[in-house]
Amino acid sequence: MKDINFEKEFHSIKEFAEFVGITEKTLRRYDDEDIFAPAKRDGDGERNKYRFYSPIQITTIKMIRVLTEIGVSFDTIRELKHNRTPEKLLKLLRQHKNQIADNINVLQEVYSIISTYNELLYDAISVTETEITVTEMPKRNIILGELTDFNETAGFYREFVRFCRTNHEPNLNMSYPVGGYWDNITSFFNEPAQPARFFSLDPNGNDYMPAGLYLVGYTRGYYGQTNDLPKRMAAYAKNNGLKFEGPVYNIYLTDALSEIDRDQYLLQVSASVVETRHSKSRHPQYYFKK
Amino acid sequence: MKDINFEKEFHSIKEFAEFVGITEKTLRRYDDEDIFAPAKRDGDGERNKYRFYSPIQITTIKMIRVLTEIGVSFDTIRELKHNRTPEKLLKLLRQHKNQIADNINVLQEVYSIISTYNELLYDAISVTETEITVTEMPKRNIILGELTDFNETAGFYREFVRFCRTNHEPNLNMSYPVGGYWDNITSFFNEPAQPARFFSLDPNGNDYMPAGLYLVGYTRGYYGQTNDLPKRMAAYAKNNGLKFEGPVYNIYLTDALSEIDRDQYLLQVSASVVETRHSKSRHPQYYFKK
DNA sequence: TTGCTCCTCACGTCACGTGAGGTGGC
DNA sequence: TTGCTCCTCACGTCACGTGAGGTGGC
Repeated sequence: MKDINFEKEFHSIKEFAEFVGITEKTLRRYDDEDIFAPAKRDGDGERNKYRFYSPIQITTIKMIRVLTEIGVSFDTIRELKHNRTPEKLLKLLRQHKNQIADNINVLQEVYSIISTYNELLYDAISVTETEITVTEMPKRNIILGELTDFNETAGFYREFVRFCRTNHEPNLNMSYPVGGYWDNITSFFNEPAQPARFFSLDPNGNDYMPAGLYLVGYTRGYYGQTNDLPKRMAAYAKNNGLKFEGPVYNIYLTDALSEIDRDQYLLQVSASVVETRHSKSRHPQYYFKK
Repeated sequence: MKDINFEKEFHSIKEFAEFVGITEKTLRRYDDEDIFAPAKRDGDGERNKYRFYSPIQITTIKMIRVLTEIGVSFDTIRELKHNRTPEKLLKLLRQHKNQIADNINVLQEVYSIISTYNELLYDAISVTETEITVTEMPKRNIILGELTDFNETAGFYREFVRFCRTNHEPNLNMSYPVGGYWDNITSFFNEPAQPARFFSLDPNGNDYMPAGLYLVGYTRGYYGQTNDLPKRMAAYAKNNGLKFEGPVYNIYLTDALSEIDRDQYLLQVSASVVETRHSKSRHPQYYFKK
């Protein structure tokens, strides 16, 4: 980076571009598009019609960049330039102030969605699938749907769509992962493909997975397929003096998003358990995650 | 909005588009671009090759929307789709998580810039130009530049550019408005076009305009032009038993940004004052803002 | 036949970026 | 002449949107 010549009152396009952090191309386009012209321009035949910018123009170009950054069109900026008054600029800024606040909220929501998927995917990568674990889990906010009604005519999707379409408080944001909920382990063992409710892992939800001890198991397969997981969970609980008590949640850690083979989707089942008085000494696999 | 037919396992493109909040056009393009295909498609000659989507696809399309929203290209999404693994999706999400955090910060900065200009413009609109007022002002954070050095060869711009180029803590964000600073009223009266320092109205600054009583006056003209403002300020102070004590700040409430006629740029000068023991009863124009 | 949904295909838009080929003044 | 900066002009790109004209099945 060469030192700027402080004696000059004007900057070449290259100097000014570097000064304000904009490409030369963009400055030329702004000139062509009649939204920001150089302070001075060489005449015809003279030094190839060079553009010269004044340092004082930095305020204007910076505001134009703020405006373009928040999505104000060239047309609007051009109109403003030709007809500018403090009132007009104030009105434009006020309008977009609210819009920026909205954008910030959207980005924060996207950040939260990505964080949620990050956790799921991290689990999916770290899991030893055949292992059953017992974990002390913190309270986790969710949105819990209404009771499902799988009668003879109702396919799985009818109830899933009903969950998606029902009004929830807060509004269901389907960008968060959705899972199945059962009131107790017996319902899950009986109908592992028909949750009593659906739930969304939305951290803004007013319902929650209660904190406590959960028995967590995994299996792979297409939606609704549980293989020998119920058997393995039951055996593990019996061998380790644990009693199923409370709800069961399942969630697909991988599905069409990250797994090509649909028979390899990774299902995680978390069942609430309590230790019985007659608990044996702790099994080696029995541990507490932080 | 028609009720969806819950008996169907598939949705038409129109239903699905409305279901997930995306236009039909966009869904077709995603299909054409090979980044998201319908679950089922009519054969040739049969119902015009209609596309049908499954409710379960909502998870995937929602994630694709999250990805496009954070600026992931179609190429990247296509690559992910053809070669997807939990690791790859996790990596992509992690990369963009930081980027989103950066975007949020940028937007918050833009919001702050707009708020600052809003205040200035609001003042500019409400001002009675010939009126001098006395105002109790709160402390206001700014970035204060080094001492200027206007020797015989140095034009105004040389010192202005030096202010812009000097490293400040925090970094000078030229999107905030810049004004002039004088240590006392005498310096301002003597050299109203040559501030002792420049300052930026950056609320992240570590320096500040001290809280206290300020005499505030306005005048119109091109940069450096103060007209009779010094005289009016001096007269007002004398008549109202006020003594100038402390720094003077000037700032252009309107300039090339919002004013077409450069001889009408609106200059605001705020000079720190104290009441003297011999203050007369308060002048009608003498009041406290909020 | 009429109306309906959905289809393809070509073209427009917006705010950029790229890259070829040329000019004036040291 | 050489090298330098800057010039114009035509075209590419990306993720959309629009709108004309057509088809299958009620």
